[in-house]
Amino acid sequence: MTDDDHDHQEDLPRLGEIGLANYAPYLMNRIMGRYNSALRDEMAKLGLTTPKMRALAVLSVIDGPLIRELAVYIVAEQSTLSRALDQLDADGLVRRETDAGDSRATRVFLTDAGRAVFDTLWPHMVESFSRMFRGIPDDERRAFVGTLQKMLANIRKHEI
Amino acid sequence: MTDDDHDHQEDLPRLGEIGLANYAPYLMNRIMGRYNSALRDEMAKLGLTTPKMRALAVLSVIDGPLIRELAVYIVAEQSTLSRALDQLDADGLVRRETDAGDSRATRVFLTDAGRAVFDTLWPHMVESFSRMFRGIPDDERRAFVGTLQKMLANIRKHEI
DNA sequence: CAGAATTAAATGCATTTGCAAATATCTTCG
DNA sequence: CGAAGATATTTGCAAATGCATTTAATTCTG
Repeated sequence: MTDDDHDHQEDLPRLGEIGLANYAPYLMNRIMGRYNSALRDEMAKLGLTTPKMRALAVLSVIDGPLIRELAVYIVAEQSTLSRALDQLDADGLVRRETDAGDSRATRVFLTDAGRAVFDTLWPHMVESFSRMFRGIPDDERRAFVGTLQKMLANIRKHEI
Repeated sequence: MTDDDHDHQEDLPRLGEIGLANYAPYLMNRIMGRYNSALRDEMAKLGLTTPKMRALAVLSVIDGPLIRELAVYIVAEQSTLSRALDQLDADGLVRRETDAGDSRATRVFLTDAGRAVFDTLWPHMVESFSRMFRGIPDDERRAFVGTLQKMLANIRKHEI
C-alpha cells in the first residue's frame, strides 16, 4: 500500500494548476450556496428549511412518491427527510399515507396548504434562478442544462 | 411572450411546466450532492468534514487568506469555519496567524501536514470530477465552465 | 482626539444533520 | 410453511450547523 499510494498521484494536474475559477465543482458549490442562501430568508419566514422547501418543490411536480424516492430527489438522507416530513405533516403542508400494496412504505402528498406555501416561495426561486442566468443567451442556457443532464446521468446511483 | 410588465405570480411558469429535469438549480443540487457524498467516505477516513476539506482545498491554492475571505471561498458561515479551523489547527493541518497590519484579523496557512492530507484526498476529488464529465467533449466542458463563471459573476456578493 | 459606528473572529445555544441501530413488513427459498 | 435475508421508515445519539451575541480592534466623525 506504500508505493502504490505515492505513484497514484504523480501525473494528476494539481488544483492550483487548474485554478479554482476553472474547477467546475468549486464554481457549482459557490453558485448553489448563494442560490440557497438567497432563499433562506424567505424560507425562514415560512418556517422552512432547505430540505423542507425542496420536498415541497418536488411534491408540487410529483404526486405521492415513496419517501425513499423523495429522498433521492431532494438529495437528503432518509432520516433527515423523515424528520422534515414530521414537521411538514404537523404544519399540515403534506400528508403521509401508507402505500396500498406495501404497508412498510409511505407515500407523500402535498396538501392545499402545502401548495399554497410553495406558491408563495416559487416567485423567489424564479427570481434567484433568473438572476443566475442574467445576460446568458437562450442557446447557451439550453446547452448548459443539456450538459447538466449528461452529468447527472453519469453520476447518479438511482434511476430517478 | 405577452408584455413586459412587472412579475406577478400568474405570469410565472410553474415548476411542473419547466420540469424538474430542466430546472438548473435542481440538477446542480443533485450533482453536487453526489459529488460531495462520493467524497464523504474518504474525508471521514481522514477525519475531515466538507468545510474542513474545502478549507484545505482552497488553502492549497491561496496562501494566507483572511478567515472571512476563506469563508466566502468555501461557502460556509464564518462561525462554521472558525470551528473547522479550531479542529484543523488542533490536528496540525493549518496554522492561524494574526495579520500584521490589523490585529483583529487572522490569516490562515496550510502546514506541510495539511498539504499532505489534501494530496491524499485530491486524487479522489479528481476521480469524482472526471466521472461527472465522462463522455462530455472538451469544447462542451469549456463552454460549461464558461457559463458557470458568468453565473458566479452574476450572483456573487463578494468580489472574490 | 473621544465616542460612535464598523469590522474580524470566536462563542453560546438551539436546531439540524448523519450515521447506526431499531422496528416493522415483505420476499425468498429450503 | 417458516426462518433468513431484504427493504422502508423511524429513532437514538453525537456531531455539525446557523443565528445571534460577545469580545477585541479599527475606522469614521464631529
